[in-house]
Amino acid sequence: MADVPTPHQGAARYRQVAEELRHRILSGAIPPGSLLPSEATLMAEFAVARGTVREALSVLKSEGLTVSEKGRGTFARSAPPVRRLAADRYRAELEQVRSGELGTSFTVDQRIGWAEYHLDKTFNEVAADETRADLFGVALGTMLLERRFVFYAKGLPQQSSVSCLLLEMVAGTPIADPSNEPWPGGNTSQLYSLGHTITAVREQVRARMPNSAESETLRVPGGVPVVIITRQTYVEDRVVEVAEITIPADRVSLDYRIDLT
Amino acid sequence: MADVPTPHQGAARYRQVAEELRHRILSGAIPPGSLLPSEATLMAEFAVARGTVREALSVLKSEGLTVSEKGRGTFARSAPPVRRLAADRYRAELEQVRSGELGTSFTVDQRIGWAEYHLDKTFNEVAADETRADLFGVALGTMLLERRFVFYAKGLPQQSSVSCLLLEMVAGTPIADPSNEPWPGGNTSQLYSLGHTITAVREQVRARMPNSAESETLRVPGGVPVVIITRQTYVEDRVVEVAEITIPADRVSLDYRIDLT
DNA sequence: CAGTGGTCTAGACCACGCT
DNA sequence: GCGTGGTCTAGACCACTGT
Repeated sequence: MADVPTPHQGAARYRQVAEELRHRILSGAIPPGSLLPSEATLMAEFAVARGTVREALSVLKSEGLTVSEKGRGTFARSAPPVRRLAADRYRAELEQVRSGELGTSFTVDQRIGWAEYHLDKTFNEVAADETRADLFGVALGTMLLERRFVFYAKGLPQQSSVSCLLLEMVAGTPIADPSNEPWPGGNTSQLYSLGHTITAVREQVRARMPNSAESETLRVPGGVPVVIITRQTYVEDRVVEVAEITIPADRVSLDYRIDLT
Repeated sequence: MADVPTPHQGAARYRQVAEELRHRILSGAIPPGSLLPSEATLMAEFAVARGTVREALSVLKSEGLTVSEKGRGTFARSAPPVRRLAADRYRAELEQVRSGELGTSFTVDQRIGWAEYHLDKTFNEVAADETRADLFGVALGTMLLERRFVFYAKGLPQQSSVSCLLLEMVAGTPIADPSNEPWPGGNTSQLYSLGHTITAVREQVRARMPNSAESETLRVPGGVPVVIITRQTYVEDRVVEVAEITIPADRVSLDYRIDLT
């Protein structure tokens, strides 16, 4: 190009545009349900071609932050009724990590209308009991790093989880340091930083009524069950993480797609 | 454009290209792990601009069918997803159906331990309400064959389900005849008999307390929630069946495996 | 009708992987 | 060095939604 080529210093231009628009949505500058600037407007504002604008918008769309309607415009997505833990999110997370973009699935999910969130965390070193040894496929008593989280959005607890990692794998790394939580990119990113690219995830799903401790920490209303997800994270054939995730059933809908091809 | 604009007769060109490539991958013409034709090659083959080719490839990428590597090429995803139990069930059914070992053998359900079972069934023709029209991706009011089942094992109700098929697809076929239930091989087999091989299944999972009708028909003990699975059965990109399955949570554990390769 | 997003073309330069 | 995908530009026509 004659002018303003600068295509590849730092992040790609369309990523920068996406980042800026993402910030406007998350900060509330573009409220849920409202119209984004038109593509023509964005072309002028960022001084880029339409293709670049559309590439940026397609990023936001794939993150579920926007929806577009032909002839009308592109809108910031209004708050979803419930959180959707799409199984595909692991795939998306992985691609994000690889491409250097951040944001955990949780934060992405919560972005719309749940801008502020924090978490409680407790780290411990424990020996594997029978259940965990079985899930990991290791010997009884193998040392694990047990991390307990409670995720809050807008002050309301959304889910609690107990995540275990093999201690020998993470001891002495930043992952074992609670002060690094929340870690942008989540588990996927943490494991990636150790050189492990996750290859599969297995989730077993159950539901039951919460016990008193759960209904207290998660503030589960009466008559609402909890969904329990037992998750195993695989690198090749090795289980590198086992987590038990507890979510009030009125705050979640799980989404799985099974390809038979 | 001067020549071959024809941008909008039927599906968009990039969708057609995506469809063709998808077919090659799913049919095995492009085996898992192998290289797709380069973008330049595809441009020539389909006589489209590079942007169109890339749009098509981005569709496949978002479906998890391909991965691309800068400087190397675009590859068909190496390992197709494998599932267990609830999910593996569909795969097993499909293999059974394909191998033609139907009349002789037990159904997959029986294999899992539903040895002796019977079912209550009610068939109706109904118009699609908003929810169902949305799940099917068809117009409001489209006629559906609604089939209600209650499955019993050893006299105890295990699950109830409401399964809908497109009426125009099944009207006048043996599938529309309740007296043919239970149909060995289940839905997979039924659709196969119409020439449709299912390619994917999507399940959305929720949990809540049962209502009084549910706790009666399913004999759900007090304090036990039900798991609700909303299932969409796909043949290519078309939804051919929508089912809502209700299972007492104390009688089920769902198992999903997500491959990220 | 004007404005919007959806689709498409025909070029271009870049960073990367391989040979 | 050459081929690959990644990014970007500057146009174009279309279908749809609004006034």
